Amino acid sequence: MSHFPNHSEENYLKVIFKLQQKKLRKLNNIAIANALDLNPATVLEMVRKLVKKNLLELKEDKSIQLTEKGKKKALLTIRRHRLWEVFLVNKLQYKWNEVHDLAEQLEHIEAKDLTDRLETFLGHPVYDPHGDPIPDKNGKIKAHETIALSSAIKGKHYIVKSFADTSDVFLDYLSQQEIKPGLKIKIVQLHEFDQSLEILSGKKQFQLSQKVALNIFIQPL
Amino acid sequence: MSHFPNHSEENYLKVIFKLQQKKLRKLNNIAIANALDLNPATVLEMVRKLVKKNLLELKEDKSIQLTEKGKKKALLTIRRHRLWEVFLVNKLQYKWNEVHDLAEQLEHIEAKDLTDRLETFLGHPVYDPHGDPIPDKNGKIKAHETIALSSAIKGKHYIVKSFADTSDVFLDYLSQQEIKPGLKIKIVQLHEFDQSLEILSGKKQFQLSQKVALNIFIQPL
DNA sequence: CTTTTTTATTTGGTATGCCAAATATTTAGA
DNA sequence: TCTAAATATTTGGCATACCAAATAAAAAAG
Ligand SMILES: [Mn+2]
Ligand SMILES: [Mn+2]
Ligand SMILES: [Mn+2]
Ligand SMILES: [Mn+2]
Repeated sequence: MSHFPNHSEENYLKVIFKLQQKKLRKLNNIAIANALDLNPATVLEMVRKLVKKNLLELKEDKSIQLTEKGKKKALLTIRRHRLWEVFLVNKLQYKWNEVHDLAEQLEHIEAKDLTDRLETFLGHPVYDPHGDPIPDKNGKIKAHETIALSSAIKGKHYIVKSFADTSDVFLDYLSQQEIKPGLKIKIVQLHEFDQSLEILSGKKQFQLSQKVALNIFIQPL
Repeated sequence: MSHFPNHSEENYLKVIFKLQQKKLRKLNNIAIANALDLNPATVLEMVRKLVKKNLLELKEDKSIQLTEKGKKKALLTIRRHRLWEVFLVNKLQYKWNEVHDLAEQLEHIEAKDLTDRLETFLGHPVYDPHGDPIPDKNGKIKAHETIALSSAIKGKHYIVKSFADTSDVFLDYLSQQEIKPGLKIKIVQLHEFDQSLEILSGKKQFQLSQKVALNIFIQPL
């Protein structure tokens, strides 16, 4: 008997929540399999199990959806993940681009009260170190009014809020470029040819590819 | 592929370490099976695997022993367990008798640096909330010079240091009686008939059975 | 030393979560 | 509409970590 039924299940729910957010027309097994790096046959089995547990449902067009119960569970896992990330950065002095994998482990630890105590200890943070909002204890999350940097307007000023891609490679890249939540930027130039942008932050000017710009969320200043 | 090879293995090593400490003549499968609440056949399989991994060895008389490598691994797991317990009590305000099960989960989380950062954050604690010494980052543990309360002498003063039994039932009992590490006591009376003791702490006097006294470690004051 | 009891070991099974390959089935392109 | 490509499903397997029951071996008791 594997001791951790939570673990796998919670990872599926979380990834399905994140894929749903992206409003793909139809969420299928293959998308989930890619996101979790699993075989579609494996995903099919688990989806069936989660449907039986009333955490997922299949719509008329056979796309996969979270039920209310499933959505709540996903959000509570995301809550744990983000609170642990705050802990790791604010208390243990990890860098914001180092904490994701560790939080992937910590998020599955279950104990009465743990998450709420952690939240209190951390001083009820609203955002995690990557700029993402932390769901409250009921699983309510603040919708976050940001736009992609790729749709920014030349000459305007913005503040970096968060990021679409949470992979190590991307976060390491951002860290190298010293791009992080809270950074104030000005759009200097838009290059139509490759959709790259030139950006000014303080005295430092740099160029970002379209691919990068699509994964950075900003707000007008 | 189960994601957590650590988990089970570390639990075996830890329990074997603790059983070894008790210097039973010969550590066998059944003792381990009882301690972990598993079937002896299961234990046998795992012991073989751990022998193959050079974490355990079988002595001439077939008793089970940790190798140096296994002992170190056990001690590092105990280190993580006890540091997390300190965190839960000192930072998250759990009571000292509530944290063991949670620490059982947290102790298996592996990440470069996590334990040492946690230790630094907690201010390099030497004892956990139950009075047990915390091994250092090399797995060195301070031998802790205590005696069992059951061998205390009438009229003398002692300080409660730690406990042999770490079960919830026992810790809950201690908590109800307000017995915890650091408590100063005087032995008022020893009852020869049932080996129970009468004890004075401040103005409060109470009686403890032999079974309880065997599980409380003290030092002379 | 023989019998009984305890301990160790073997054997055949279970559940979870995973995979690859074969075979539907669906969807979309021509 | 027909067909090719994409997707879903089935099937048979694997690894880990468990168990129960049968048998073998060792230890203790008499
Ligand atoms: Mn993260
Ligand atoms: Mn994050
Ligand atoms: Mn403990
Ligand atoms: Mn402890």
